[in-house]
Amino acid sequence: MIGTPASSMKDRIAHKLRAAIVEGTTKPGQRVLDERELMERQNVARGTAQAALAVLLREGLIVARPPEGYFVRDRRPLDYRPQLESIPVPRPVPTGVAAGPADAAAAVGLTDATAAGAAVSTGAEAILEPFLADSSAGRVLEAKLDVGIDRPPAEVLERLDLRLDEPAVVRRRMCLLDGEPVLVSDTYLPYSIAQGTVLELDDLGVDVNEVLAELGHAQLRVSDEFRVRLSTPEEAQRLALPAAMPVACHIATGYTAAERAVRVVVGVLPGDRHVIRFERRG
Amino acid sequence: MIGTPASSMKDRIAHKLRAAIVEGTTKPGQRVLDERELMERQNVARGTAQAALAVLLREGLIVARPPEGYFVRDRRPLDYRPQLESIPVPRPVPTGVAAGPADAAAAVGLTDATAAGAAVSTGAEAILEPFLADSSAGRVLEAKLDVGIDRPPAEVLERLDLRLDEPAVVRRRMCLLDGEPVLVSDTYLPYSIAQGTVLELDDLGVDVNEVLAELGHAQLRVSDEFRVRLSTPEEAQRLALPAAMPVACHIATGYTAAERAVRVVVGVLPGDRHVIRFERRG
DNA sequence: GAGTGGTCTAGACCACGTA
DNA sequence: ACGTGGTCTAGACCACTCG
Repeated sequence: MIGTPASSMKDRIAHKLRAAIVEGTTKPGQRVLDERELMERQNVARGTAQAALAVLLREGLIVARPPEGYFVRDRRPLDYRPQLESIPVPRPVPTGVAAGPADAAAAVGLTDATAAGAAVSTGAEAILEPFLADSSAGRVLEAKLDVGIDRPPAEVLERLDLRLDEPAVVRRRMCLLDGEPVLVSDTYLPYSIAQGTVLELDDLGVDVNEVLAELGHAQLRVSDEFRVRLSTPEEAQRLALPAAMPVACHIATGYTAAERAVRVVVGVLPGDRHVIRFERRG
Repeated sequence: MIGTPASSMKDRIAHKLRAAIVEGTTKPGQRVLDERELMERQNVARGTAQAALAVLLREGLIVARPPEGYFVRDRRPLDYRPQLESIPVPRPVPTGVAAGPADAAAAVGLTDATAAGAAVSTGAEAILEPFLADSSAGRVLEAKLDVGIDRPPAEVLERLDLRLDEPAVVRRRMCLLDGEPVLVSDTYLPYSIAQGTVLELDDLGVDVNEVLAELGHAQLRVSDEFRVRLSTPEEAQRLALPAAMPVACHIATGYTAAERAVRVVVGVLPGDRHVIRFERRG
């Protein structure tokens, strides 16, 4: 009509909708105009209205919930702090009575307010590693664990320095916040180390690093890598993402004093649900 | 035709194209089938073919270069290692003759092979902070700097604990690899500190942390935050991204011994061009 | 059955860079 | 001039879920 004054129609519609969301005019949980309504109100074809909504979908601002419509998403982020993971140094195993709840909460970095407000099911131990700290109270964190023996993916094989056919014990963990998946993280341990130990137990309470240290494989050094990319379809499904969304892929590799890699953790974090934090000193 | 055996037509086409790229059948720089060719070969409408290509565009696997076609992208990642930044501790300023090239290369974490192979223009100092280390040789790194006084965005204001109307000295830096932007990072310094100092100089050689230390604002602690999201249209343009792509937004805040925030760096990293690395010890 | 998002089609016009 | 991607239209059918 008027040419293209600023950008495409799709983008202008997306912009309007986005503005209403980020400014709080339409609040989390509220329904936004659906494709056919937008089509009429903005005088565009349905495909155009849908393209605009698809932008917000990918940005994680809305979810599609047919046949009810599109709804504004609650996207308060969680803190993800790998440094809070405890890496027992190779000294005699501490015999203190309880490395229990108090220590655990501290290590996870729960603030007082949060520790008080957030209900943590399946045990706080569930989220000990890789250390989710809830940054707003009143939300429910759950964790699930599935342990098995498997052939690790190539990226894990090379980091653990395993042969192609060599298996590993895999501890697959999934964290849910208010019922929605917010993190999957798979811990790979060489079969030669983990075989026959408590590491094979399907128990969220097992502190992998502690056990590794007891087995004589204490980790001195951990290397953290983060890659940022779009979620694969498989990940999108596992994480119940509304679309292919940006994720951070975290690969942590733990090395012993002899520089042997004894543990690889592969975590996938939906981008809009996390803030990754590190602290350093000069 | 056959219903929907696995997924949508668009996704199946995208899958084929993706496979050919990740397996190396079609190599970086090569042209892939264009929309009209795909349309014929796969017996779909042009919109469907385009949707499939749009998937790969968003994944960063291809670029559109009209009127020539779509081309496979070179996406070897760079290392991004915030920890390699030197944070001078508050001790007497070292008077050593040269904190020069050798040290610089070490701090940036260039491997020997890389240091030898990569041509670094505009001076190695240009990439001292926030520490890009080239992970493959033979590529050209450049950096540009633009210094000015501005009102920082809200996220920076709150971290620096500034009033709404309080200005800051902004050092806007942009790094290019082989001519393509790979990083923008803006350093904000309170005007009350930086005003009238060399920090206002439009000089890539200025070591901000060193100068801050000399001015009595040595940083003891730095907090790193990473957020993962889609690029905004402005960022996409500034970074010459082919589409709205996943980016990591890095906010580093430096604190003095008195816990005063004296420096905030906001970096935007295109996701597919970087691996973010941290090292920690037990 | 009605209404939603999800997908696809067939056709059209535009902007833009190369030739 | 031509061919490219970019965008938009108008219409269609589907799967799903709710009442």
